[in-house]
Amino acid sequence: MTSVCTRFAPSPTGFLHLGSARTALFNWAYARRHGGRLILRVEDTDRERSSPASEAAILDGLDWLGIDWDEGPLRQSERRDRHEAAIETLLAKGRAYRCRCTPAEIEDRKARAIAQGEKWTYDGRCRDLDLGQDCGSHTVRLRLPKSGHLGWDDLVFGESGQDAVEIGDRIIRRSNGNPLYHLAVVVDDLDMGISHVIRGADHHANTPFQIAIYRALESEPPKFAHVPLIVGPGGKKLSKRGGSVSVQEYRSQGFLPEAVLNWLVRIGWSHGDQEIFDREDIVGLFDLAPIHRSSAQADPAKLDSLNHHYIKTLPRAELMTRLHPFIESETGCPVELTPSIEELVDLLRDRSRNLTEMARLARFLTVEKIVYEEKAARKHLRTEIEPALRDLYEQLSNLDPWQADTLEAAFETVRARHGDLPMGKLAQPVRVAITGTAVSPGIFETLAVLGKRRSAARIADALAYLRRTQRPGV
RNA sequence: GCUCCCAUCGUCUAGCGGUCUAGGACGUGGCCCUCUCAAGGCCAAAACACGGGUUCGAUUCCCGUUGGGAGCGCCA
Repeated sequence: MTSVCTRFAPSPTGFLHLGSARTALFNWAYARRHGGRLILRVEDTDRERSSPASEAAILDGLDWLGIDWDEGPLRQSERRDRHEAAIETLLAKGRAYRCRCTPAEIEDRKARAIAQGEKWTYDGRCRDLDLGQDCGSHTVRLRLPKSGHLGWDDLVFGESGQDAVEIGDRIIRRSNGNPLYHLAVVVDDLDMGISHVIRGADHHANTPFQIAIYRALESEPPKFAHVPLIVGPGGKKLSKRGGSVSVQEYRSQGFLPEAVLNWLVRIGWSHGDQEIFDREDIVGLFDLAPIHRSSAQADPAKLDSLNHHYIKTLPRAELMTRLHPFIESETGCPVELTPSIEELVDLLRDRSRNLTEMARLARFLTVEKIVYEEKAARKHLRTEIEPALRDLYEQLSNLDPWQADTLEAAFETVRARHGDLPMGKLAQPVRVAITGTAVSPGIFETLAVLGKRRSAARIADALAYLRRTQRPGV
């Protein structure tokens, strides 16, 4: 068994796309699983569309996901010499030839062939002309055998391939001297000793031509594994319309990399009934054979659920680190993480599907001044509750120690003294008084976390509010 | 249009000829718990695209049909 070497080869023409991220993940997982190497190669030969900023964004996305590589980033643009040398070799050996046909001419002949109901591949007009480099503006075409099959055993799709005649002599060097993508990838993969090419299924149909290049170069092709594309809702192409398409967007929305990774690995791949895969699970269990051959939809609801799972299980210190920026953004100023915030965060884990939501629920603790939600105040801060609330205020003012069980006892006392007031009738007004909303963790825990001084002050504020608004009960 | 690929609940999937009254997860609905919201527990609805074969027996194998996807560049 030769050693495994995979590569992830994105074009730096945007952010890290969800589909690319999964391809990167599969390459990473396969390499790690087999103790192999992962090479990061940036395919930046399209100068028009490529940008350093985009390359940085892709690296940043991989980094966030925890997908690390062993070599690179290598840039395809810096390997131009190697590509040119390969073409010269091919030319010298007669495995490629110069072609003077212009795009217009080709277009013309192609249209004519199709009009006659024929299939078009390059008709070989220049194939045997033996044109030299002084033949004027020309491209270089790969000379394909007249017969024979260009096949391979795909690790996902199984036996695949096409007859050479179906493909025809295709261009490997443009008239401006630039090597074409197919030539460049093959040369790069060869030079870098790639053993397994794991890439999107959109390349499945390109592979026969690349196999032809390997053969012309008298080299053994690597193993290929084409992984089906991720599609959006309705099976349509993934687009911004159907949700987020870049991993950075998920990060800024408060998703954890663990969740995104778990989500991606389960799209088109499975291991029995297992749903939760942490990094170690992936490295220990990943395999190419179970990958499906059909494209799959990415379900945002599943990501929510996974994210919730990881929010519930992440070690506290780790969670705090991830949450911190979200808290500061929600609060609107720098916030120092205190023990009470940490305590609250533990109470919030069951209640938050993402970090944005969690920070919002923690807001009442991190800000000095709360504002009542209109609807909550209207429903729960009514004049009728004033006597009980005042009584509670007095009870709490003298409460010591200030903790959940003593708070509960105080509530019970007040309840009993006001006509066996249902707990909800007392708890909800207090909840609005201290959080401004009708939703929070258990009221005793919430008060405990907020502390005696701030809780009392907020209840006093609510009493003042009650007197001000004079909102009668129903 | 041509070539190739794919097809199990709404979604992701398990299944590799009998164990399938087709399993799990997410989502959805209901009930329980309950100071709110969650979490948790229990229950429910929900799929083998269609038609032919092969076989004693097909979700599983073969062929069509339909539906989806990819490729058909001097893009990557």
